[in-house]
Amino acid sequence: MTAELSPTSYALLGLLAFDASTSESGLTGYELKQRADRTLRFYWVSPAMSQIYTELDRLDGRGLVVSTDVSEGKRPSRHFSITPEGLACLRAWLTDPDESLFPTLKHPVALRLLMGALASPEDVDRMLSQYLERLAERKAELEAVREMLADRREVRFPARVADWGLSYYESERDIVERLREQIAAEPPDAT
Amino acid sequence: MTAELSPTSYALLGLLAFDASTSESGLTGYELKQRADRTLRFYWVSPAMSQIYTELDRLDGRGLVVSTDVSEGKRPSRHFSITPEGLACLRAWLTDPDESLFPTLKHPVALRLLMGALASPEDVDRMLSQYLERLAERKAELEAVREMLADRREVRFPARVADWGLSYYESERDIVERLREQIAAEPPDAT
DNA sequence: TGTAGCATGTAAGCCGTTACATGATTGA
DNA sequence: TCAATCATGTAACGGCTTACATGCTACA
Repeated sequence: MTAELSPTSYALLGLLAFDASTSESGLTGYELKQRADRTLRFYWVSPAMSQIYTELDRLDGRGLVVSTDVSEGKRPSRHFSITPEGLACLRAWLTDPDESLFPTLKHPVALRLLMGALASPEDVDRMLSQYLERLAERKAELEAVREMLADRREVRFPARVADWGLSYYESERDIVERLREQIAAEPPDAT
Repeated sequence: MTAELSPTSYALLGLLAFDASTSESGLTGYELKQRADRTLRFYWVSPAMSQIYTELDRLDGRGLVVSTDVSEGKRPSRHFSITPEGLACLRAWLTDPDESLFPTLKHPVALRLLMGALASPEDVDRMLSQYLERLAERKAELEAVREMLADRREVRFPARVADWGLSYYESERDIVERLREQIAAEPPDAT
């Protein structure tokens, strides 16, 4: 039970836990990747396929998931389901106060803006406007996800987290728009 | 010049570029770590000492920085300065439109809230309030950094990025506070 | 006198990515 | 029939962390 898994492992375990509460079939590695791309990606990462399989093997080895081979008529595939031990392990992690770590932000735009004095005002402005475009794209993607979550009670937590993400994108947009105006208003560098 | 460095390398190069514009002495690996802890940490990462030395060796090998050994009377140390090639390389990276990538957010609190249905409402609330505390601490740290940046023109970009960070922390606080209220208002799970 | 801070590194190992490799099934 | 999608893996490698190892210097 004291498994010391990576957050990504727990994230996958969470997807399987959610699946278990709605169906009984289990998920393939491929399906897990798709779900991760839909939700996890916005708040964590979207692991590569190869990592998902590695992670699943690890979870399997610890008895936190079980895999059943399906090959009747169809092409062979492994369907994974969470075990009672896996669920217990996930719950323990969820409620462990020590695990509540601070978010890690890797913000290439902020990093580069930090050195804005080395670039021309035009380059800086282009960078920010490009970021705003991508931000809008990302937001549209998350909005589509949010709509799929409708108002079903089983998904009220995912829906809230999606709302969180949307608010974050809006705030980021407002901040960057203000920043652009400030930079445009400022007298150019005296070099 | 087409060096294919990691963003962390560029970040260190940026710190050295900034140092070069204000003094001439160069910085030790140790000093770079301190500066990274002060600023970079909020928007990128704070690399471990060992990584800083590794990164510096790499930059040195490519001629993007030069190191001078200082050992007169004092304990021996290596002082690093950015070279003209290093500065050109940094500028090229800064203005390269392809490099403008989207931020990566690893948000353990959002990740866990996604599975909030598996925990008790009390555990969820505790997690969020703990997050708010840490958020306030982090914000206070960044405020201290912001004050050090005063209104000097040489640091106007770092100051703006610090303001960005502060706005982000405020927005995050508002969102999480609203979230807590919503969860508290909601009827408990019917399990 | 001793401890905190300055200063530099090596080694092991994890997490995660990209590239590579394979092959079945569905549908246009 | 051919391309897209489903499906599963291995190998190599990069980035970053932790742990380990060393030793000087300022100052209380």
